[in-house]
Amino acid sequence: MLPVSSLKHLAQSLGLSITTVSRALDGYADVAPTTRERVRAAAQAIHYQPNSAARSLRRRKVEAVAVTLPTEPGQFSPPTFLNMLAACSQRLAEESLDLMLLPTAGRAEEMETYRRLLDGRRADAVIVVRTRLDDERVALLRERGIPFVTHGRTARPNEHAFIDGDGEAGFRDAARHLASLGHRRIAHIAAPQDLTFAYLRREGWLAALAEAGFSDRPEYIAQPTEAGGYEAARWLMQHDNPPTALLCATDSMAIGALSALKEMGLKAGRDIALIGHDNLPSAAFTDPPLSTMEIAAPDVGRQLAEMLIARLGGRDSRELQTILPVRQVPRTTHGPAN
Amino acid sequence: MLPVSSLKHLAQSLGLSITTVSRALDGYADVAPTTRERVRAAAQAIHYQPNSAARSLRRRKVEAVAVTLPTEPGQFSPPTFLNMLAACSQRLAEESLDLMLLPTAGRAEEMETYRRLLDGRRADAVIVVRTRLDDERVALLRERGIPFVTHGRTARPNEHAFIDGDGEAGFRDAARHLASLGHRRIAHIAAPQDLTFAYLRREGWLAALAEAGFSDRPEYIAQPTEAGGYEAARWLMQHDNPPTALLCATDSMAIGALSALKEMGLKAGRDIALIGHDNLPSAAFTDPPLSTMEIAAPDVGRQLAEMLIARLGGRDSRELQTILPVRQVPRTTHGPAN
DNA sequence: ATAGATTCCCAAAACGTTTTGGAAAGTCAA
DNA sequence: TTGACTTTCCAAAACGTTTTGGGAATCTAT
Repeated sequence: MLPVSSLKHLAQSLGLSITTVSRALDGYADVAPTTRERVRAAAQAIHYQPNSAARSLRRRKVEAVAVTLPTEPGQFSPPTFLNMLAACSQRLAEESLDLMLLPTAGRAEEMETYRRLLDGRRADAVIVVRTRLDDERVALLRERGIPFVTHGRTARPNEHAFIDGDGEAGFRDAARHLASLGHRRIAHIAAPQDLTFAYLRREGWLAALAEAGFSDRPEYIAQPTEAGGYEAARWLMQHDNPPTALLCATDSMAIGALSALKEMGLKAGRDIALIGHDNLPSAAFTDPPLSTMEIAAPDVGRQLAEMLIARLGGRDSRELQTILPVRQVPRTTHGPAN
Repeated sequence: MLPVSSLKHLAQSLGLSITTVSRALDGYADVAPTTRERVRAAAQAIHYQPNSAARSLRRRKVEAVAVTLPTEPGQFSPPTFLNMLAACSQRLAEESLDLMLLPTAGRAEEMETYRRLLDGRRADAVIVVRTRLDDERVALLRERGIPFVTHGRTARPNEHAFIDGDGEAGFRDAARHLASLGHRRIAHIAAPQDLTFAYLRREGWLAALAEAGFSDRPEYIAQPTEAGGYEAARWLMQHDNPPTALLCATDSMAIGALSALKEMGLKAGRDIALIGHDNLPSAAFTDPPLSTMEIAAPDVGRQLAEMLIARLGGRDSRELQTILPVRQVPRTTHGPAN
């Protein structure tokens, strides 16, 4: 593949120097308006696009942002994640920043990926998803001084830029609501507690229970998947004096729990209350439609991109910390206690 | 950010030339084993990673593969898509190929994105997803001679490398099976017919109906989403003499249809048969669990990557055309006709 | 001892862009 | 006419790597 077009070609065919062509295209003031137009027209004609490698080398930045793709189940149900990524990427593209996706199987491999990424200068900035309370990735990025934004907080949120939903408030509100409906044994189906979102949601649940003075705090920790939710619901319901409400860390878990309840002959919304989090597309179509909650912002991905751009522009990370409110989406899987 | 490490630094600190250091690290035979080791040790010590921009510039390839991310609903339900992408990316990483994600809102924008991508040499190869029967993207890529693999066929599949499930056979088999269960009015809930997968699945359904000699061919075309499936089921069932079976282009549509049927007081599996395609994680947890089908290969993403790598290695595209069998996943939303 | 191989290394060019530090020509004021 | 500014352009360096085309030792065979 020969280079179809380069500044050299353009310069030669226009009888100008490479410098002038380059500066004309970049809109510098020191090239005459008429030549600038001439150059632009010629560039357009041959579909000139600067070679990205050459530009990166000279400019010392690659115009790319990386996000590692956790293959383990996690904070995001894939639909949510992909939508967020799409929105984020779209905003980044407006700044001509590419988004690269780095898959990682395990935690060790993830760190190795980060190191290669940073040492090889393949990205100018990084997005960290599926944050853990104690997150090595965040530590590494801080150490290297690479701009980054996390989706989800860590145990030390004041030390970096982040965007996150207020899962704690969301779960507190939901548990309070259940209590006000007469529920006295409100169980929590939790996700692994090293994941920040899972920890915070459990904290919210705990806070509401403490507030209400309930000492019975049934809970079960499982993988944030349908299967995990299924397993948890089975376990929680098999005790005598089982809970009357199940507050699930994610909708995926709630969907699994729903199917377990059904197998046990329990109808959610009538025999037992069930609430999830995420408002997945399919949540409106379960039977009965799932009560859930969601981040009350339509454009988390875009905001994330915005913060990253600000960070690349040198804004201080402490000005870039967003906690988005969580809105309850009541449907029919919850009702008063019997 | 100063360059932490470069061949120059290494060379100076080792008292060698840049050339020798470079060749030592690349394992050339013309550097003495002892110096090679010395260099390797030093490189390891400072975490040397070649600057990717410089390397790309010189080598005239960027070690990156691009995939555009369709934001409209399409061939993939997001979970499937993300998993495929993760597997693909993982295999690509083994060849140190990065995967870039380019979001695109509409079709026009998609073509613009492709052009910028190709003119700016930002990727060595491209993955095309959500193929249409007549796909401009494929035409452009062919014209430019860029290696690419499509996920899904086009109207002229012999002209490019692709991987695809045999949706036609899958839907033929499913419709046959329904016919053998006594169903006589088997409706199809289709996705827009410019999408290849949607076209082929409908063809399979049609073939089985023709085979069985059914002249009644109720169908409705909708968006491949839960809402689309809901709308389609409502429309199809409101006629007198409604179908006794619904064959849905995707599981998302089937889930929407399931909820519509429920609202109409129909129980899938008893009053009406319902079959989807994709075997989404949540399909096993619907009520009743959804009968569906899936591509009978655990690693489509990996195979896709493999084909792309072969294509980058110069393999002919005609040797790289894979149609994967589709396996029926019967659950409980279908049964004999009443 | 000497021609020819072999081994190990290196200087310099090249990739295509951006940026630095002017140079040439034109304009203006005196 | 001259000096100071402006305007418009450009040569050359730089970014960090890979690759070309040898060069200097050392070894081998006569």
